[in-house]
Amino acid sequence: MTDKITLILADDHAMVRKGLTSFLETAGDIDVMAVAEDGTQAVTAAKKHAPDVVLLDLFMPGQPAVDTVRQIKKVSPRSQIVMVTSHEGDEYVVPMTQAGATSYILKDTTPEDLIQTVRKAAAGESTISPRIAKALVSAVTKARKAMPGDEDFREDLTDREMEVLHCIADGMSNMAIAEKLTISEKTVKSHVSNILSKLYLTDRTQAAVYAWREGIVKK
Amino acid sequence: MTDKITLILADDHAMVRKGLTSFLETAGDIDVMAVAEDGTQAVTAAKKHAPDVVLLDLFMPGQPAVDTVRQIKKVSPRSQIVMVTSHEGDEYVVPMTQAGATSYILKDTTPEDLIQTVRKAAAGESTISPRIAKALVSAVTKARKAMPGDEDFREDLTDREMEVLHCIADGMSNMAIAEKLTISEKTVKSHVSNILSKLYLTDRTQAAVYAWREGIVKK
DNA sequence: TATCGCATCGGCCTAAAGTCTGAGATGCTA
DNA sequence: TAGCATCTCAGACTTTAGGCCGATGCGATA
Repeated sequence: MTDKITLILADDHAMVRKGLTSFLETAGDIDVMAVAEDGTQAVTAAKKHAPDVVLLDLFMPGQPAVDTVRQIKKVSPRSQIVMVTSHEGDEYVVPMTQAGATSYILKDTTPEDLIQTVRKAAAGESTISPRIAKALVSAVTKARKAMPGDEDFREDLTDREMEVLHCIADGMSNMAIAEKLTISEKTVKSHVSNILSKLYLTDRTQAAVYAWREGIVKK
Repeated sequence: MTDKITLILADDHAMVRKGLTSFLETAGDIDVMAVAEDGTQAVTAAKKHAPDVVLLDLFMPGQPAVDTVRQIKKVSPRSQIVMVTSHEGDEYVVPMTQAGATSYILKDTTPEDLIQTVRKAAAGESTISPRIAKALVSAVTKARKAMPGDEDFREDLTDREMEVLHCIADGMSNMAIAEKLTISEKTVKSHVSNILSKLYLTDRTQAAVYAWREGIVKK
C-alpha cells in the first residue's frame, strides 16, 4: 500500500471531471488514471486499468447506474466503487449497494471528506453520507418487516421466472430447463436474463445462491 | 408415447452389441438408433439422437463410465440411462446414480427383464437389480452414519478446494476468486475442475447448490 | 532418494452462458 | 379499443466456463 491509489472518475459534466481530477491529484497519494463521460466508458476504463477506486456519478446518460456498477465489479472485482450523488432519496442506495457499490456520498460533502472517502474506499472501508445512511437504515428496516425481505426495491419475478429460478437453484442447465418446461432454450435464456436483471445479479450461480439464501428453495 | 422407444446402446464387445440390438428390436416397440463402442461414441450418439434410453455397459475402454453418464445427461437431459454390468459391488452404484443413471441391472437378468427395464426407463421409472439394490441401500445407510454424509464414495476436497468451493457458493466468478486468493484465474479453473470431478458435478452452479444442500455454507 | 499429493500456471479448444435487438401471440385492464 | 405485461422465439454476438493436454516447485513420506 505504499503506492498511489489508482482511481478512475466518471461524470457526464466536463467541468466536474476537470475540477475533480485536478483536485484529487493535489492530494498527492491519488492517481487519476482515466475519466469517463458515461457508464459504458467507465466500464471500459475499469477493465483496462483495474483501479483501486471508481468514482461514479449516480446520474449519467446511457445505461442505469446499477448496471454500470454491476459491470465494473464484474470486469474488475477488486475495484471499490464510490457513488457520488446530489440525490438524497433512498430508492437508489439499496440497489447500488446490492450491485456492489461500497460508498455513497453526497456531492455537497467537503473536498477533504471526498479525499478521505477515497482513501477509506481504497482500504476497503465504506463511507455513507449521514443523510443517506439514515435513508438506508429506514429502507432496510422497512424491508425487514415487508416480509421475505426484498420486494421493496427488487422487482417481483413472474410465475414463469420463479419456475426457472427453482430449476437454476437445482443446478439445471438451460437445456435441461427447456426440456422440463417444454420450451426452447432461447426462451429459457430470456427468462434467465430477466431474472438476473431484476435481482441485480450477474450469472446463474449467483441466482442459485440467492434462492438458497432467501429460502426460496429448501433442502 | 405412441411412438417407438428410441434407444442407443454402448458396449465394447461387438458380439454383445449385435446380440442385444437384434434382441431388443424383436420387442417391437424399441428402436435401436445407434450403437457405440466406447463412452465417447456413446456421448456423440446421444447428442445426435437424443434417445429415450441409453443402455450403457459399466466397463468400457476410454473414459470412466461416470464421466460418460454425466456427459450424456448434459447433451441430452431427457435420456434415461440404464447401466448394465456384471459387477455386483456397490462402489460404482452411488456415483453412477449421482451422475444421472436411473437404472442399474446385472447382465445375467433375463432378456424379458431387460425389455421391461427399458420400457420402465422410457417411462421415467428406475429399475435396480435386487442384489445391487441391497448394496445401494447398505451404501446409503453406511453413508448416513458416516457423518456429513458422503466421504464414503465422494473423494475428499483439499483445503484449497474447500476455499474455492466456498467462494463458488457465494456466487463469485473465477476472476473474482483469483483476486481474492491472489492466484491466477488458471489455477482457480484447475481447482474448480477438480472439485466438479470429485463431486461428480457438471458445473459451478451445481457445486454451489451442493454446498448449500450439504450445509457447507450457511445463511 | 524417489515418489506422491498438492498448488501453481500455461496454451488450446469447445460449448455453454449471457447480452442485445427485435418481434409475434396471448390475455388482462384502463 | 388501445395499451400493457407476459411468454414465446430468433439471430448474432461476446464472454465465461470447463476440459484436456502438459509443466514446475514443494513438502511429506516410504
